[in-house]
Amino acid sequence: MSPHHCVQAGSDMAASKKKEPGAEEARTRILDAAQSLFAAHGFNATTTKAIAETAKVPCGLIFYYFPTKKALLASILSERNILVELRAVVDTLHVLDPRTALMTLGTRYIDALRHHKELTAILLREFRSHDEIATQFHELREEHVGLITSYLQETLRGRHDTPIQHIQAVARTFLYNLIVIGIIEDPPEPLRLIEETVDVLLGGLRLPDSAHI
Amino acid sequence: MSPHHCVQAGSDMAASKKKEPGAEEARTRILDAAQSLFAAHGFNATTTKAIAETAKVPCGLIFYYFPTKKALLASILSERNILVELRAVVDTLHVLDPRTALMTLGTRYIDALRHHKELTAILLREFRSHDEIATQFHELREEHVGLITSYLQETLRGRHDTPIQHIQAVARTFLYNLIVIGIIEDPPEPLRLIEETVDVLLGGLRLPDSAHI
DNA sequence: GTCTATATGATGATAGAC
DNA sequence: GTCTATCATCATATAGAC
Repeated sequence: MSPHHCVQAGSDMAASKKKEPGAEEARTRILDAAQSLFAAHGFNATTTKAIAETAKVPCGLIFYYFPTKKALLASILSERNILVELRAVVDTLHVLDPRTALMTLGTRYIDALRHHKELTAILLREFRSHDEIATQFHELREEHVGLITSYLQETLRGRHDTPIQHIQAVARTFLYNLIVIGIIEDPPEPLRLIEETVDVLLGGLRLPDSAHI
Repeated sequence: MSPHHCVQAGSDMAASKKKEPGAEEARTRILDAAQSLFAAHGFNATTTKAIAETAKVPCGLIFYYFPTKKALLASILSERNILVELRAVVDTLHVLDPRTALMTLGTRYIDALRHHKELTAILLREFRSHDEIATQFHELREEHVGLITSYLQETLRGRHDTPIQHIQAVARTFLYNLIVIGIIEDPPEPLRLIEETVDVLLGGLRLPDSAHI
């Protein structure tokens, strides 16, 4: 019985026809709804009608604010950029001892990833079909391996003789782990996961020398 | 000018109307085409018409072999299972010294992931919308962390005193890194990446004791 | 089993009233 | 800026000839 033309689940409460459905602007609600639905079901599986219903706006309004559905996706990715927050994670960090440094980095990264959970889901889902997204991903990886490496170097300055290539490998191993931990829907105890990972990165398997080749 | 009804880009070469377009069975070509297109553009963005054209079959034939488009996806996932090959990676492995063991594990995992590149792409793309896929992913993670942990324990038997929880953390760190390395489109030198990761897992940051807290 | 033409419904986008 | 009704197109799926 649901009509196949555009309708709105608007409240029947009063005669007030216009405005007011939520405190936020209509445009913001559209972006929120689209972000949530794109993350959950993917870009193509999400209809503009569903976005309109979730945002509690008439479906015509979407195309007043955004020329096309694809432009709506582009606006989400550009206006709600996770890269900015991820960069801030490293930039605002003081120089600490290695363990505290890695723990702080790890928890902040995971926090940022989980704070932008929907964005991450969209990036992961669409990076094979949208070249711009694939490029973003690649740059993010390169950049943050570099950032973590530089930071670890500062942290270790003058206290060790580990070659930079190895430090970079530690940074990469760390970042890749954080990515997977961040991707997993419900890591039961992210803090414990990060702690154990940091232990591995600091000490490795802790073999006696005889066990090495 | 392209007709909007179902057509086939079939060869005009002869009067032979039926059969023969390729050596393989039509059903197999449909599965191949769907797998490739689902991986590249996603499930919803791929039309059955596109699948038919790529497979060089009339579009009606798809629904002779598969009741629905979703059933086609399910057939791909069940008939071309990457889990079997991944399990074999660990099962057929001899007990070796830790470094050789991790290197062999790593290269075989990456080989398996790259051999099933399209399947991996599909799993990654759709695991948030299809519950069965999400479950597969979760089980794969749990199972293989367990497999690697057990294997490392055998490898280390009697030669060390590392607690099992730490071994498990090493196994998890290893697997998560392999997953990301496997996901990345074109890792320039996968072997070097694996080598460096193994070095990190075996020795960590190699700090002097004074650098620990 | 293979192929063609078509039904049925949904989808992105628009026109135009308010 | 907000809302409604509608269009043109395209997608999955079917019917039925060969």
